[in-house]
Amino acid sequence: MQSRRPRADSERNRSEILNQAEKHFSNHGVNASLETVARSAGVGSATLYRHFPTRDDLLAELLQDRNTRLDGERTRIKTLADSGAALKLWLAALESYFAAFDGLPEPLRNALLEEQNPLATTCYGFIEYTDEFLAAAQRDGKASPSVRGRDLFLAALAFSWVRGAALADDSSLHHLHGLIAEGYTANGGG
Amino acid sequence: MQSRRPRADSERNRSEILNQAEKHFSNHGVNASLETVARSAGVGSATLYRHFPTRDDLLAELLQDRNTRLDGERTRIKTLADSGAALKLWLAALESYFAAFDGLPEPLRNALLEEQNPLATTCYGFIEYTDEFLAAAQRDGKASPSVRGRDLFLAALAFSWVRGAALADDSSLHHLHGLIAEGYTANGGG
Amino acid sequence: MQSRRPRADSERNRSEILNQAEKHFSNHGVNASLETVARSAGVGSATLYRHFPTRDDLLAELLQDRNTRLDGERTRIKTLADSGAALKLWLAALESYFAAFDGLPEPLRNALLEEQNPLATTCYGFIEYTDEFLAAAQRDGKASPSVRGRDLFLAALAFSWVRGAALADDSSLHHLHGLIAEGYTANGGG
Amino acid sequence: MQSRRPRADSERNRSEILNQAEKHFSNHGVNASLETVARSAGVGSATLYRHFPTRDDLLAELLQDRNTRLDGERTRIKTLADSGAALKLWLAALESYFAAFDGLPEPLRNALLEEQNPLATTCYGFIEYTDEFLAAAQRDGKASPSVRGRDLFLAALAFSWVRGAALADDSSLHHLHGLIAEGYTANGGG
DNA sequence: CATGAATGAGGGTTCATTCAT
DNA sequence: GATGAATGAACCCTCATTCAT
Repeated sequence: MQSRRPRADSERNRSEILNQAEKHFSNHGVNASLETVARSAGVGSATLYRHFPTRDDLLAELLQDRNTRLDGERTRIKTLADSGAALKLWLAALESYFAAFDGLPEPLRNALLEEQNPLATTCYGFIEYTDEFLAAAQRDGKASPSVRGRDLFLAALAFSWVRGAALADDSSLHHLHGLIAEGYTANGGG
Repeated sequence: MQSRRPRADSERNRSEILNQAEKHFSNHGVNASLETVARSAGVGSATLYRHFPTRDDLLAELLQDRNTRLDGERTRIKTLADSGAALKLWLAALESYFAAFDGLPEPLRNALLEEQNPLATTCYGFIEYTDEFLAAAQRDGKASPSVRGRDLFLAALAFSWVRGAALADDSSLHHLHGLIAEGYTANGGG
Repeated sequence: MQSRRPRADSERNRSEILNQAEKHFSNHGVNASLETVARSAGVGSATLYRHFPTRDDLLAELLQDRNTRLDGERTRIKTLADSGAALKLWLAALESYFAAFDGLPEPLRNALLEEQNPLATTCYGFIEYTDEFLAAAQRDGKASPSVRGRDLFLAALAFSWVRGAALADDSSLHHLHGLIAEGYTANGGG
Repeated sequence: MQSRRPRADSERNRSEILNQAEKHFSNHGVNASLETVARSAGVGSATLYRHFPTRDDLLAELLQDRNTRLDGERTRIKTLADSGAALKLWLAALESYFAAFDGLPEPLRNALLEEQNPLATTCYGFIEYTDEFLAAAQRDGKASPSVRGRDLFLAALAFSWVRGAALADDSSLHHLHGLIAEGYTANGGG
């Protein structure tokens, strides 16, 4: 009975925090000041902290919508006949997901180190999906059998991270994608 | 014409700062507290500041020794007859350079964004060297002609960065290296 | 609607900061080290900073009590029949206010340059009051009609400032007071 | 014999320091950074320090030229028949001297506290001169006999100090001058 | 005698996290 | 539960003065 009333307040605060976090993270990257987020949401810092004990909790929540969207995309990609193209599209979708906020690759990478990290399950899910696409491609001879989903996932994450560099302009990214797709020795003799 | 003397005092402090920085950066990564470094070197923070106005200045200095060593290695690798193997070895050397301190890839990546960054020239030098090894390999048909040195450099940097993740154990790194070397589609059909 | 509670913690710290600031400013002038103030109040510098972002904010707060006292005195002086004597007493009261801390005239003078300075309104209030006393004296022919409140205020401030000099012993101050006093009464009766 | 050679260097340094100090003090007031002065003079900070152990020593040297000029003016003023006008002109000359650098009144005031201060003798000289002008005016009934030179000097200094304030615009200064002027002439004829 | 560097203290500021209410 | 403030560490920076050479 008691737990009914405060919900309204709490929910309002929570969603306002999320709104502001989305805005600040978009504008200043994932390391935006949480205190500023709290202030612009009109709540105390401790309130933010109660809702989201760690920055990653907040981040995980912010990514929920994107997770859903990515999942939709995944479903669409799965319908493709060409498993090689599907894998490529999936990896591209992953990278565009990683680009949601400046600096996002960092906490995602770190999440893999901590069992309890709220972002970890998300990452593991992605790896699984990558494995599925990869397996299909391998079945069709579109991917080398020695490659693993986690490798492609990490490569995508790493390339997303490196995009921050000046040199990593679109052309660089394009080349990097080419690298993992075809390797640098591939057509060497051709 | 200026005083040639190395000002023993200054040199002593400078090298003690470097000693301590080396230690702290090794133990706690490149983001170790500079104040702690100064304290353990027995100097005030202002002294550290005078010698190394920014963390990257300090870092650049710390890397000097390693630069020299890497250069030695580069010379040795250059003597190899197999240009493909040479390229591979050079990339491996680069990665082991990037692993000098936890978190080193981050400032190196950022340095590419800032003209004035003391780490930038180092990076550009590495890219040039990579280009040299790559060119040789391409001449010998050991590398695809579409690949550029900067791409391989960035890939190496990115993979060094991702090594921080639990999943990126040696086996993962090994696979990632395989990826850029041969690509995931390379022998897929083979 | 907001939390009415004075947050005992905060109040305690705040008042302890004020206590210590009062002490240190009294002993070492208005430029006493704020860090020392914080330390002797048993709080971190960040806490002091939160309460009083600038030295002038702290100063303004310290002067509040004195403002109140000065206001009481003003009320008493206002009851005097002799408007000339009243003006003289008010100016004396002002000067003794300015002598609260060594170096106080400096920030007060500077405050007049900055709109946002927390000490500015205090000063402007004083000028207004001076105008009131002056107007009365002028009505009674006890002060020259060409004189303005701000002039007397600035003269009082300037003389308080100069008191810091060795030569400005009581006899000097006495003479300086005579200077402006005789000055503004000069044509008063004419 | 030995003391002949180094003079050239020393003198060059000294005069370059003075040049730069003049510039910096003019632009940023008497509290301009001495280190910056030294740097722009192309000498080490210790060299500046050797030539001018304290800021006031440097200041005193910078004021030498102005002292000479002021003395010339004094001589001219002395030729005036009207001793009252002469006193007024002398005080005006003093104030324009005090305005040489932003913040100059402060060290001048402080100099009166310290026997050894290099600015002290200058100040005492000014007081003496003021006394001379004042005595003449008093003899001619143009100034009250109770006023002393030091008082007028301190008043001029104080008003120069207060000019820094926004309120102390030209009109204010004019009024302040009126204050003391009318003040010391008030009973002049009595 | 000149020098560049060291020094030590302070200033202002930011922030993630934890307490007291 | 929500809050505002406290905390403590760190950072970057500046300066006047003194030391080692």
